[in-house]
Amino acid sequence: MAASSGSLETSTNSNSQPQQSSPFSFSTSGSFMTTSFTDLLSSDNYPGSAGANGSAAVRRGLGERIAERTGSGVPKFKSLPPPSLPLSPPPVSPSSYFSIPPGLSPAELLDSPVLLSASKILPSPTTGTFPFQAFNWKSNSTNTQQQQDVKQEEDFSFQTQTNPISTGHEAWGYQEPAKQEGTALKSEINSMQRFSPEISNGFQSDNNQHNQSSQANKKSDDGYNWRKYGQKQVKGSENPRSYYKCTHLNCPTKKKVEKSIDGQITEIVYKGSHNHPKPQSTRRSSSSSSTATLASSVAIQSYNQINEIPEKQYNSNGTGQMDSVATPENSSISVGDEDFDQSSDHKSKSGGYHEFDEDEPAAKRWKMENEGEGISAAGTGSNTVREPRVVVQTISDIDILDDGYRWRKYGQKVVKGNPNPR
DNA sequence: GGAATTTGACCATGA
DNA sequence: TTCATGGTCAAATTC
Repeated sequence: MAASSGSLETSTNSNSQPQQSSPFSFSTSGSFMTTSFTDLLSSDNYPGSAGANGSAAVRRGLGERIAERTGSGVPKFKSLPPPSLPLSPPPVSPSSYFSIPPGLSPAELLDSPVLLSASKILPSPTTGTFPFQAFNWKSNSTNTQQQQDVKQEEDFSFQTQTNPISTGHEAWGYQEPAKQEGTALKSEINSMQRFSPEISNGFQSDNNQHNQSSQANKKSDDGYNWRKYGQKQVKGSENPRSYYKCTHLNCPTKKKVEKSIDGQITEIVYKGSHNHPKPQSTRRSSSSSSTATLASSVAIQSYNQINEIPEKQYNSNGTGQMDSVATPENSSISVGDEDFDQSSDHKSKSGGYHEFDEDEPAAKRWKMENEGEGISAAGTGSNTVREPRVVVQTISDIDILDDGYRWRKYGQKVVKGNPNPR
């Protein structure tokens, strides 16, 4: 639950470098919003409780509620978001990400010992970097605000006291990037999204190369070669969506990329796994060096945990720890080509790249992916700055992803309508 | 001239 | 059954 995972960044952000402010800045500076996530949770208007209330008022957009609270106008994307844009509260609602079982209050979840503490940010085991460091969370906040931010972040973050390998403070703490510039953009990242410096690099690279020749764009900085096979304007987004296939022979990997008009990537969704090593690239290193300046933030969403992709299944190695899984995303995330080797290992462990149900129509799968993406920055900002989102659809059952983090399973449940346990 | 991209049409799926 | 939507195909276009 993105919204629950962190405080909304409410910075009014008159900053001339909105992108630098990063979607990952959880600062609450500015008048936009000073409401903590806890407040949201406790709010009667909180969509999570809307199910019971179900009133139209309750279903107002988050931006509206925020504006109501703060008295400040909520910037809207281009002022007039299309009616069809996902501005409605449900997508924004943290509840869209999390389903809190009856009898379990959000507060309990927040107090859960398995929740990862945002304060326990550790470098990526694979990259040795702090995934968020480039995002300069508090760069736009005052010290006091920073304190508050941290506090809020802790409030929302899952904390773990048993697993020293903290992971995802960002994941859980991350709040919709667009909150800052708020728009109806789909740049929001859900709670489980992960940030990868390398993917970020890829984004930046893509962005930087946006205006370059198509040839130059052939290989994105995720290390693979992609061929665009389609583009379409999707409903609810003014950004065209491009469809890419990995150019490697027989490689089933695809990705969807949404770019804003100005060429900024607002969303990337990967599908499938590469069945080949990452091509040699001489640009990656250079792109990596620019990570710190990356304006666009990227998040990796593990659908098997978030969006409940049917094909997603968890394979436990019996130790309670999930085997690493090789996915194209993972490969993209990790540093160096050795990640392909990891992928190979994963293949052997998980039984192959294509464990996901190939019988399921791809369209359906992708659609399901998007179902969890409903969060819009609706009314959370006025800027057109969009933080690219990378959605990694892992296809293995493994819970430890090669996104550089380790995931600890803390529950499993059979969800109605979904044959696979969540 | 070959390869990549664009873009309209077609198809599948779900409401 | 119809319609809306998203994904893919493939001819046309561009590089």
